[in-house]
Amino acid sequence: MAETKPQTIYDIARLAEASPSTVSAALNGNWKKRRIARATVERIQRIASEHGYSANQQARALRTAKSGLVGMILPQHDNRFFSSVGQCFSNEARARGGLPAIVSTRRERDQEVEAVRQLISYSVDALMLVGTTHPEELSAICRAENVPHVFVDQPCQGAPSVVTDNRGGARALAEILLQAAPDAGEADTVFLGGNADLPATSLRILGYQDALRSAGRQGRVIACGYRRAPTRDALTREYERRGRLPEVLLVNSIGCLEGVLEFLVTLPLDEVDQCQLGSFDFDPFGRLLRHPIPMVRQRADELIRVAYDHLDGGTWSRDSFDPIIVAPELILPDDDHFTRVNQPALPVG
Amino acid sequence: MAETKPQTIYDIARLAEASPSTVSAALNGNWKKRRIARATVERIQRIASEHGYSANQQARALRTAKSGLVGMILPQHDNRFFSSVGQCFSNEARARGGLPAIVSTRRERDQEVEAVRQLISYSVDALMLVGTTHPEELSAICRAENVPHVFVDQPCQGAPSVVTDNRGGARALAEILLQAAPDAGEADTVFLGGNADLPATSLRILGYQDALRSAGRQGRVIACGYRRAPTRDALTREYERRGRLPEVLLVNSIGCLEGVLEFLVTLPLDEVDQCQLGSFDFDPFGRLLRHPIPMVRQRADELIRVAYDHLDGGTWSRDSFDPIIVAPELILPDDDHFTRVNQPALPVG
DNA sequence: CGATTCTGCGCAATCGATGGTGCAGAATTG
DNA sequence: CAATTCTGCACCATCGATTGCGCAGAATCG
Repeated sequence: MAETKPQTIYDIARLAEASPSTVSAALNGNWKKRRIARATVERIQRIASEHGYSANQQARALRTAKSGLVGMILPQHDNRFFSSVGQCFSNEARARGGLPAIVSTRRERDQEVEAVRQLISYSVDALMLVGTTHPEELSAICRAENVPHVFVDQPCQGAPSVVTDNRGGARALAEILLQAAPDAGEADTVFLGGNADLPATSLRILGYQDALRSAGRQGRVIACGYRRAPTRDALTREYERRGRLPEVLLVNSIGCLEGVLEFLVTLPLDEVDQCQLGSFDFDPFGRLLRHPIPMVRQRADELIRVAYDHLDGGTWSRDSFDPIIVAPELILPDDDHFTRVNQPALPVG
Repeated sequence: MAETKPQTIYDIARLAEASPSTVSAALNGNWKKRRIARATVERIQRIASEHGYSANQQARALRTAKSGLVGMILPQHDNRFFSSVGQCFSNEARARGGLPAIVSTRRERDQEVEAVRQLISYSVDALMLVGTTHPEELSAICRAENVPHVFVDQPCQGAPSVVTDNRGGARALAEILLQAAPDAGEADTVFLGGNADLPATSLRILGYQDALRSAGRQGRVIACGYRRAPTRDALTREYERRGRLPEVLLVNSIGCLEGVLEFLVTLPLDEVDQCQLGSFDFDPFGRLLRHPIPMVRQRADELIRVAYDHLDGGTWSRDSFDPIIVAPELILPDDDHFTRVNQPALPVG
């Protein structure tokens, strides 16, 4: 027990009076092919477990070119959606005996490239690339090194991708809001937040427009980025210019929602009450507002599950690389599983 | 460019007309000791970078017993505090050229033990253990394998730990709330949430009591666990029993705060207005409530920075293992910037 | 000019696990 | 009983990078 230091296959071999190759075969399951006697196998396994032996993964990886490491590139950990993605990835990776290595790269190209290179230098068995800004470049690196990979949340030309149904989700959310404000005109119907150059936002805008069109109505788009403060300021300017809030306000992304609420709390309650608010992205606090708001929640679990199946199903080397689409959840205030008493009073507003 | 497949030190050696050992020396900086001519070094480096060579980390790790991997055990990714810890860890690890491997273990003993073993089998250079439930057991494993490690957010006997000043933070928060409700009696002064058996909660309770004592007042504690629904129910029962809300309510942890708000939104506004609410743990939505509430934010960045310094400063093998205490921030509703709690570090235990 | 000291670099062993190959001895067959 | 087939296992090369050691040839010294 004191000399637990040198725990190699050779130590076990000596203790079990067998050769290293026999020990190796006994411990990794292919002793059948190598015709090792069952008694020998059991003796070796017993000794190995008594001594808490576990194989040096570096050596194994060097020999077999399979490391057991699975890499993920993520914009950031500290974000509700991405942290949830990280959680699901960690679960899946470990369920399959792998070791997750998650690297956050802040949506910066250089960091993304460096992280991919670093992960590859560790011989990762596969790579999952979430919300990256330069998918094609990263995919080229992976392809050159022959590393299986899949993109999540952001599609990539010529590589497998799994993304949320941004368009469908936005459309469903917009329909809810439009129904609640049947008389809102174009000027009073607003999609707020996000970056229209990125696929996610542009698809959500399309979904919003789908809903408008099928209701025979019109609306506006203010794509002011993903950050809190600029969104707050954009809404403030809008309010000051028109003297009132929009009647329909579809907020794109959780950071933007915070910005919107920051402004709304400065207004009289009855003005806020006139505004049909919805959010594409989920935060539990959304249910705690004066009027709980409808939210679209991306299904991190499904995204990762599908992406992973894709990797070890080998589907990743198909002919066509059309993105796989995962439907998000629409979370409505009234299918809340907690029954609310009386008319809601409000922490917010 | 097409044949980027076999990128080993031998390939580079052939291209540079040198031997593998020379290439190795040239690329990892110790060519000075090995008396390699500067011209040779430059030729090798040029060729290596032209071909995008980077060393196989498994092979290097096998030889040197240093992997560059740094492991972290975390209860979960999808939590504001822990995801922030993960983010800081990832930043620090990569700044030092390491590869972060973060494993979430759901506060379950078996998962914690297995994860530590798994990480060790990858020859991690160091291990950071955050919010674990069985620190002593994990520390014993690390010690047996001679792996440097440090605990964060949860102290461990006989191992280095870095923790938030829970007592000081809770005291500062309680003082704010008590001042705002100078006449609240014992029955109307409540600390709600958490698990009194765990060090974090019990220290926060002590801090709350410190504040009470120095104000010559009394209060109660309801430690109903860390989860949302039980907290909501506990507050509901309290309200029904006494016919009103407490005048001072210090909520312990972010999940509990959600539970509290879930109940508060069912009450008339004026009742809610009577209650001085504060939260130990930060959520940006806390600033967006009808009355923005004071919150204590643990400084994930500091915790990790100190823990990391500890690891590579070698401080981790000192004589005494008193936890290192990091002061949290007190975030007040009326501040735009954050106030630092400046309490003397109190002994943990 | 022979002896010593540098310079510059290559040889080969090593880290630990794996798997192709082959060799004894036992069991079976003709 | 000799020939063949099976069993059970050990030997050894290998993965790629590192490093102790040592060997040529050039430079310097006496």
